[in-house]
Amino acid sequence: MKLGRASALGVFAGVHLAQCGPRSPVQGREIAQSLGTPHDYLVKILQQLVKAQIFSSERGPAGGFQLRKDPGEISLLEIVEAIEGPIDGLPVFLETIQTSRHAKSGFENTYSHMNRFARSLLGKTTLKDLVNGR
Amino acid sequence: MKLGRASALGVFAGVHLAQCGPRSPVQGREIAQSLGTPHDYLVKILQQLVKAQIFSSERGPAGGFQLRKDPGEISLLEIVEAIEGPIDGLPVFLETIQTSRHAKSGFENTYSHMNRFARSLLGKTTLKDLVNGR
DNA sequence: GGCGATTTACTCGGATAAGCATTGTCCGAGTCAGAAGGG
DNA sequence: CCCTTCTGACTCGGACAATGCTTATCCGAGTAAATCGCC
Repeated sequence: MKLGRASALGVFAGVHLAQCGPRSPVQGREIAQSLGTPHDYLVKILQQLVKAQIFSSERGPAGGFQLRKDPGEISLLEIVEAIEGPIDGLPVFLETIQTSRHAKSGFENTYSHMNRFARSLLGKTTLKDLVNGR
Repeated sequence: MKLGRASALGVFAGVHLAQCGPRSPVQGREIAQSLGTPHDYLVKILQQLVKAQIFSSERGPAGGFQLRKDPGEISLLEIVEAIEGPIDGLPVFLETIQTSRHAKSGFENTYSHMNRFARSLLGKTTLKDLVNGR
């Protein structure tokens, strides 16, 4: 039941961009400094979000990162799934455990209930919600 | 958003014991064989559940493991928390990330909502539920 | 037959290795803006 | 004044090291039942 540090960094980087508004691009260095996290690592995360079409980036001096959409249109789910991969799958190791059909399907039921709830909750929360503490 | 393999093994071991009914103790070897998992590793998990007062164990020949309570009284939550530790805590790394108070508390809110739901769901599901596929 | 010593089969507990995902670092290449320099 | 070249600052992308958690293995110690042997 946990979310990785990288996901949190992605989310808060998004918050930072949202707070900067639709001004000119924000440099990776500035974001890293603001979050208090190593530059090279953060940039790797930002790049994943660029590839996922959530952020955009510009090169050269005066380059940097920007939100592609309105902060109210970007859900935490998009960000988290762009970084950790899809959330909804059943764990792989289940296939390697032998047990009664009943027990296994019951377990899978409970498991996917949890995931569905998490997905829907993350999908409902946007960057805008976080900026105006909710 | 995931549960470890060890937790699943603990749960299915409990299911196995429940299926055996309140007969004499079941050997670790038998459970491991039934689940198709390495003996030494499984026993380590079983021991954690013994320490958590969920299973009981007897030594010597004809020894083995048993449920301490009725299968209907043992929730998945007990088992999972005995193995992975408490579920409800916020992730530690949050303290190492600098961001606005609003954003952080919003994130924590969403996070603990997910955990509360997972806890309540796991708390409602018992070994008995899994034995009679539900 | 009875009683104690020995064997046996199991759990307990700690130590430790192997695997794997996450986190973090490094460097070369691409790119663009602005500065420098030459005509 | 204009065009070209150079330089610097930044992102991109891949490769790779370090760290930490999960999974798995190993072994000695404790324990209790069953067996064996001796009286």
